[in-house]
Order: sequence, then C-alpha cells, then structure tokens
Amino acid sequence: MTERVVDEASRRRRRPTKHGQILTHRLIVETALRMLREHGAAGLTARRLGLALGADASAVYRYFRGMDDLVLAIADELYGHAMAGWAATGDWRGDLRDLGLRIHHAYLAHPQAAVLTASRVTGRPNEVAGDETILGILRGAGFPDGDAVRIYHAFIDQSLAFAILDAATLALPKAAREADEEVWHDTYARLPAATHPNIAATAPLLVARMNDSAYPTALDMLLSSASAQLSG
Amino acid sequence: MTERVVDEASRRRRRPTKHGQILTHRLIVETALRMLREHGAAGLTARRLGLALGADASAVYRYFRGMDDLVLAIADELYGHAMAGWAATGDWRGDLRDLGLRIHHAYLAHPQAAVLTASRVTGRPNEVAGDETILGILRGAGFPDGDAVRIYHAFIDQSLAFAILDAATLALPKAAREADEEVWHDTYARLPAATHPNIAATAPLLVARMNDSAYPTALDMLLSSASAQLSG
DNA sequence: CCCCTTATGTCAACGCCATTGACGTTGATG
DNA sequence: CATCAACGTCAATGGCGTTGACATAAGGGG
Repeated sequence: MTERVVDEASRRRRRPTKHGQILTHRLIVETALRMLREHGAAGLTARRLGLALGADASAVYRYFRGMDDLVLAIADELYGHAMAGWAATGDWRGDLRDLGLRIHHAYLAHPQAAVLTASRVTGRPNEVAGDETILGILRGAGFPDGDAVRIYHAFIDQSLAFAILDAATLALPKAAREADEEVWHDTYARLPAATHPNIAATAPLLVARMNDSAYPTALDMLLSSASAQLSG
Repeated sequence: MTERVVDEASRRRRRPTKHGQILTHRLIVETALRMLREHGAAGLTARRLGLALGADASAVYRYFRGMDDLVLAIADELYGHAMAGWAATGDWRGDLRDLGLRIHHAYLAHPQAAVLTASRVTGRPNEVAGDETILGILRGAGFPDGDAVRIYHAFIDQSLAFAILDAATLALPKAAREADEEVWHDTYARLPAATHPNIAATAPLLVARMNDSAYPTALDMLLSSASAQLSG
C-alpha cells in the first residue's frame, strides 16, 4: 500500500463523502477547532470529528498522519491568528509587548486548543514566521545574538506558558473555576494575622488581583530586564 | 451494589491479592509515582499499575474513584515535596530563586499530575504556607504591599505556568516529544538566510538552547526587574 | 467520449484504554 | 462457629486511535 497521506501541495482529487461533503485539510482543522470550543479537549476524537465532517473517521488519516498531526495543524492555525494584522512600529519594546499579548490572547480565545497545543513545537509556517519576526526585533534593537536568543527563548516560552496556565483555568468546568476563584476570598482573606501576618496584611490586594492573569505584569518585568541589559 | 470505594478512615479489611500482596491507598500512590517516573505519563495505565501491584487492575477502583482521583492524590503527595527541606537564608533574591526552582522541579518530577493540577487554587495548608512565605520574603525585603503582591503574583504564576508548559512536553508520547525536539535541527536550522535571515544567523544557538526549559532565564529576569524596582 | 489509474472515502478489525457488574472468598465481628 | 460485607478477580462494556483491504469517484490522457 502506498503512503496514506498525500502531500498537500500536490493534492488534486476531489471525492465527496457519503453525505456529499468535499473534505479539505482546512475544513478538518476548522471543524476540529469548533469541536474543541464546543465540547472541550475530551470532545475531540477521530470518531466524533468524522461525524461532524459527515465522513468516516478514518478519512482524516488521508490528510493527517494521526490525531497528533492534526493537533500540530491546530497549533499553527492559532499562531496565525496571533500574528494576523500585526505591524512593526520600530519601538522594539512596544512591538514585543504587543506580540506577547497577541499570542496570549489568541490562545485564550480557544482554551481547549491552547491546553493541547501551546507546548508543541511545530516548525510550521506561522510559527516560523513569528519566530523570525521576534528574533528580528531583538537583533534589530541591538542585542548580540547570544542575548537575542536567550531573551527570545524566555519571551516566547513565557507567553506560551501563561497561555496554558490561563487556558487551563478557563477550560475548567464552571463550578470548579468559580470554586477556585472564591478561595482567595473564602480562605485566604480570612486567615488571622497571628498565624499568617503577610497574607492578612495584603488580603484585599490579593482578592483584587489574583484571579486575573499575571501575564501582563510578568511580560513587563521581562521587558524591563531586557531593556536594562541593552542599556548596560 | 454498594459504593465501591470505602472511606479510607474506616477501611478495615485486609485481603491479599493472588500474589500475596496486601493493597493499601498509600502503596498504590507510591507505585503509581514510581511508574510515572520510570515510564512517563503514557506508562501509567490501570492495567500496568495492576501488574506492578500484583493485582487485577480493577482492584484500584476499590481505593480510587478513577484514575483521575489517583492523579490528584499523587499531586497531593507531591505538594509537600516542593517545600520540604527549604530554609530561608535571608537573601531575598536567592531565597525566591531557590523556591521558584523547587516548585518547578517538584512538578516536573510528575508531569501528568502537574498538567492536571498546577492551574488549580486549593487553599490547602501547604499552598497557604508557601504563599505566606513568599509574601514574607518580599515584604521583608522592603517592597511596599502593592509591589509585593504584584511581584508575588507574577512570580508564583510564572513558576506554575512554566511547570505546566514543561510538564506538558514531558507528558507527550515519546515519539511526539522527540519529533518536537528534532524540529529545531530538522526545520529551523535548515531555513535559508535569504528568507529567514534572523533564524539562519542564530540557528546553532537555537538548536543548543530551545529544547531546555526557559524557566531559569525567565525567573532570573523577573528577579532582576524586581531588584531594580527596589533599588530605584 | 472512453478508458485507465490512483487517490479518496468507507468498512471492519485490531490492540489498547478506563471502568463496571457480578461472583467467589477472605477475614473481621459478634 | 456463623454471618456478612469488603476485597480481589474475571469478563464484559463502550470507547479510543489507527490500519488493511476494498469500492469507486474523478483526473488525465488518448
């Protein structure tokens, strides 16, 4: 038997499914994204995807080498969302901040997909283009290559790390998420100063802050540190 | 049929398995931890756990309501590991660095549990004690309350975020993880300078660096930024 | 238009997963 | 000793991702 998956660029045949649908690589990715949004990570299986496509599940293996390959395609799709419409201003710090928040935001728009994909390295076009851009900003700002790569590494992994953390929170069942959010008020804010002087002294600040994402703060601190290295 | 799982405090019976082993809640948790360490997340299945225990896999359901319940029990076991043996030196920056790396390391020792639990807010004693300690270090260093809470928020969430990101990588099936690791060499390092000048110029550095965790770098940058705020 | 070829979609099956129902029996208790 | 419930086993359930084989739709060439 020949290779099951045909190279996407040389794909020519168009055969409808039993229900009349013409499958494409793009349609499968978009359908998978929709299923992740509607049913969560556990809702994306080959069989359910097949049903949603009006096809047999195994048809998906004509387009992707496996479900993992599909997940990588989804990851690249999200990366494309993050970069869409972005334009450089020439202010390296502002540009990196904007990019970081965009990447974080794109993943947060699809929490279930983020949880599955933010840790992956795809080498696909959108990811490669994004990485080329970030490295370009850092090198253009005057960072030597060693520093540029080190900062790029911390920057991109930090944005992806917070994307997963915050996405995991959003992906929780509603009851679990609300219970977690109440902990700061119900548990922490009630701790006595005698046993927990630091928490007691800062409780109103904790209640006000801890249920929001810490990513903007962490990002600004990372950029401040990079900026200090450039000045020094 | 009555409830399958008996409350642990009221458990009295001791019946040996076919191989003579007496099962306990603790034995199952410890065996599962060992299997996670030795075989990775994909290596912990009910069947394999049963084999390792010298029991039928379904016996595990006498002790845990499901594999997820077991994973959370494992995480509970872990939580104490991160703080165990830690002692303050009085150097706020060194102490925070040590704590950050310990938290990260404890989760990385059990990626599957980390992926499931690092985003949760439990208000449990060990978590509370850890937060009290970190806030104490920051306030003790001279940060005003508003800054202490802001930095604490970025610090703790960043450590948890990187824990999930890196744990998710470790939790991948071996083939997927190795494929991801090869992407820097197989894809990125081969991009031509004509189209990707920045990646091409830094490729050897990327190959050398990107498969390791960026957490130590991000942590140091966060601490540098905090330090600069204290000085300024 | 017809014919050939092959890529595409379908179907059935494989080997694995977590889990449950039912049964036999061990051992605590009275 | 007798009773009985908890414990461990076994077989089955319902699902998972994936593959081999087959039928056929459709592209390409004559």
